[in-house]
Amino acid sequence: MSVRHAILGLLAQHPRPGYELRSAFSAVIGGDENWDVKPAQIYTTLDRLEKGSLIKLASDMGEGEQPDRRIYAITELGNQVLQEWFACGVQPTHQRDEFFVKLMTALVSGQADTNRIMQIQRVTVYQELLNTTRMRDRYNTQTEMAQILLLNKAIMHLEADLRWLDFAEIRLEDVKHQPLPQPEVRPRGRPRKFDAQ
Amino acid sequence: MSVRHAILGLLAQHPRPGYELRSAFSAVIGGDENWDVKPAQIYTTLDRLEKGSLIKLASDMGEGEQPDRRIYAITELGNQVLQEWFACGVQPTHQRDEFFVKLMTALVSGQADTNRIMQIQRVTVYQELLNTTRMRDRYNTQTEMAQILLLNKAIMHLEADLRWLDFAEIRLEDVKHQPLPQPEVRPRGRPRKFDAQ
DNA sequence: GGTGCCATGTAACGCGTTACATGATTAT
DNA sequence: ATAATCATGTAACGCGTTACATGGCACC
Repeated sequence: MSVRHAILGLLAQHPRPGYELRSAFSAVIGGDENWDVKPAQIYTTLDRLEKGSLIKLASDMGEGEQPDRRIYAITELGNQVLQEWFACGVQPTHQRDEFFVKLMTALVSGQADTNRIMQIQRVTVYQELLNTTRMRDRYNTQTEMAQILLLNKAIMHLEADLRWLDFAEIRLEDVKHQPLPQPEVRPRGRPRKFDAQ
Repeated sequence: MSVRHAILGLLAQHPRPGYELRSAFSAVIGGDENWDVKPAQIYTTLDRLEKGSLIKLASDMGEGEQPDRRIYAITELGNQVLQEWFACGVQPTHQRDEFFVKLMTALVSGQADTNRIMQIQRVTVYQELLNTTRMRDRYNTQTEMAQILLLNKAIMHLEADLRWLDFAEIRLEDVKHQPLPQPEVRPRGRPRKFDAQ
């Protein structure tokens, strides 16, 4: 969702070949470690962008460039799309929370101890919080603030996860004592007008 | 990533057809509105699970069931995988933060005003926070605690986003004054042993 | 010349989405 | 009979991943 537009932005600077896009993305956004972009994603995304006429092959490769590198440039349409991206906010995606699904699935299936699951998750999140904090503290405030920003965002979300685990642990008993919602199962065909049960 | 295992959990209760899986998932996890699972995802996931022998078609459809509904049941292997899922923690995925990418892309491409982007995002997040809070407060503490748990998690993350925006706004000036990391561009072929620049 | 290493891809898959097809059953 | 409406799918695509292929160039 974001690589697509990042590529447009980098090509808006100047035309580049695929590999340079990869390293530029890493340099600007990932810092080489905590966010790596696979080459395959770059190339497939380039293909899709080209198919949509957001970018095009720049055949005007300057003095003695290798002809086997495909150098891409942004098009007018691509610039337009890029500007639209900048102009609108990123909708916070009520993200698929895998842990919540696991918790609920354990509850309804009765196949696992929810308290144990909570405990395991707490340890996992706490460990990740430690790792991320350590990683952040290795960066240089004077020259790598971008990386610090990114890691701080991750840290704040991990802290939120921990606080939520506390909250959920208290309320989980309530959930257990509530009736399980029964899935509404409807017969085939057009539904009856009057819901005579 | 999570639908797959949720289906296993639901089939561990008892065999079901695809549509019932969909409604059961919504009833247990989504509450009909804030997380809807598309039918297509259920069916394609069922196909993949069957190909992996985690589930199988239950041909023993009881008294007078329609024969055109494919009723699935979990296999021994499926149960094993489900238990493994329960036993390990969900690794918090240093998730692809689209807003961070947008911010950095705007910086390096010089095509947009970062302060404006920050402001737009703040409004977007704040709006979403209001919506989610209102939605949470419509649920009944006594009978729908699961939904409240889910929405509270979203709320806590949105609050973290807002706090991060405050933090980032202060430090963004630092980032602007730091040198842009230049993407390392390497020539083709085997790298030179001594980095004579 | 041969080997190793890397730039530059291609192929195939998993997960999720939207759009569309089919058939059963009830309302009119 | 015809239309409406839902259950139950199929097809195709976008994004991301891992695994593998190819060919240029430095090194021995």
